[in-house]
Amino acid sequence: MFQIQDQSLRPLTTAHLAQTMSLLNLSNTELHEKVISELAENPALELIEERVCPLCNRKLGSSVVCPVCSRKVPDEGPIVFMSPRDSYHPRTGSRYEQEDLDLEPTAPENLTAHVLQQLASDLEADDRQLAYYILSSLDDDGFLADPPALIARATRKTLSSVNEVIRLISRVDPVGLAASGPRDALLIQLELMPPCETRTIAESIIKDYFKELGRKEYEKIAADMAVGSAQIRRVVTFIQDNLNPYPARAFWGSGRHQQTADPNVFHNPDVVIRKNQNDPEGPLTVEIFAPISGWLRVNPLFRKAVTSSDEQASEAWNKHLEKATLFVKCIQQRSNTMQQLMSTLVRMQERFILKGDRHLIPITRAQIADEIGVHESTISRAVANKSVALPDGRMVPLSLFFDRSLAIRDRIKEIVRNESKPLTDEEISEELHNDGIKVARRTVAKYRTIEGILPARLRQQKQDRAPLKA
DNA sequence: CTATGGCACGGATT
DNA sequence: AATCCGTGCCATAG
Repeated sequence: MFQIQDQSLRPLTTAHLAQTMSLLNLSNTELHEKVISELAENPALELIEERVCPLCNRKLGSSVVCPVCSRKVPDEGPIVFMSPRDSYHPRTGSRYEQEDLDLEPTAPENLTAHVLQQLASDLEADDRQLAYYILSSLDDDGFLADPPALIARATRKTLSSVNEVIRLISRVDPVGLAASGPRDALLIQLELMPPCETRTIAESIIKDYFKELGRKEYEKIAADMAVGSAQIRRVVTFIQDNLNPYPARAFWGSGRHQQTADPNVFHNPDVVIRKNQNDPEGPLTVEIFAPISGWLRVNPLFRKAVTSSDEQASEAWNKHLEKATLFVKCIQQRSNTMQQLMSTLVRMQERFILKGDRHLIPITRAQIADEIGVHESTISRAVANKSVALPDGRMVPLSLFFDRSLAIRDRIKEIVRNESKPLTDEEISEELHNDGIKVARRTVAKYRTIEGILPARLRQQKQDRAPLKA
């Protein structure tokens, strides 16, 4: 099984340190570009799909001893394995076996692979093919380009089995994929949520007032549905924050923390955390995405050429060689740090990941740094600009794991949700004190605004029970 | 007069 | 050193 050679990891030079730092800061999307450009301009760098035994030419995998001819493979220098799906067990750190799916890491293919992987256990072999056909026929937004009947004819399957597969696809990770349009996608996403008042209202709005929703005609919706306009606004905010009309463009959008980022830009996650497919109660699977798949290493031929050529010519080449070596080491270091970081983080915040915002334990980057024995700025950089897809489908910034107030804000949301009459900030503060959470009134106000909850006076009475719909 | 939001300060975090 | 966060004080809206 592949492992990183620890001795090569410690930063040896200031250059190494500096580059490691700058690489850590990058999200995998950014790193992808970096790697590509580095490969382009440095002839000493090489990306290969498979390592091959130099003696018997058989595939080596990650082993250092050839499984066929049992010869020890000569030391290749720094080499790092990069896979778009680099999953490992957060407790032991040991890696899960990679499935032999072998799909290119380009965006649409990745999505297909991602979905197929989740469906693997639910599908028969030929349904699997059908799923593949459907997935590849989707348009750019991930919606069905052709009506199911057409697909059924093209694949010579029954209409009902086509519909069934579509249903399955739309309910796994990017929820709402393969829907017939944005509206359908939203409805499917809602369907997977626990039933509650908000959900019911949201459903009515999307079903019957989709046009008005797009035009932001909230007053009209409120009047038509005979629901308070404040409530409508709240539900609309909820929809915007938690649902994604274009699931293929990302996993779920999380509007809440996007005030700083451009809300129209969804990026791919750097890390995906999901429950174990076969055993939902089992350990979480953590996948740290690497930008490219394959083995990144210093080209051995190039190395040989440099040492055997004359001094004059090799001067420039040596430089390339050094840079390449450095680069590979830095990438190694980066992935090692990320792995350690996620491992500790997932272990500490397991309850948060599984049970929701309220169980987030406030931790600081410094604590983590201490735990895994690196400088705190390293953690800062590793956390910055990264996003994580959670098992419940939300996509959140990695920094959320260090949010000190998330759990409290979640409590406030619940208190407000369950209040029988609008509570003032003061009262909410007292309520929280009963639970042993001590926060000043002023702070409650701040959290309230962050969560988009209106002040007590503008909050109208909860009219529980069905939000009628004729 | 009460509930809130703005401003600013100090301590913690990065 | 720069930034973020919780809080207190004060002005203001209702």
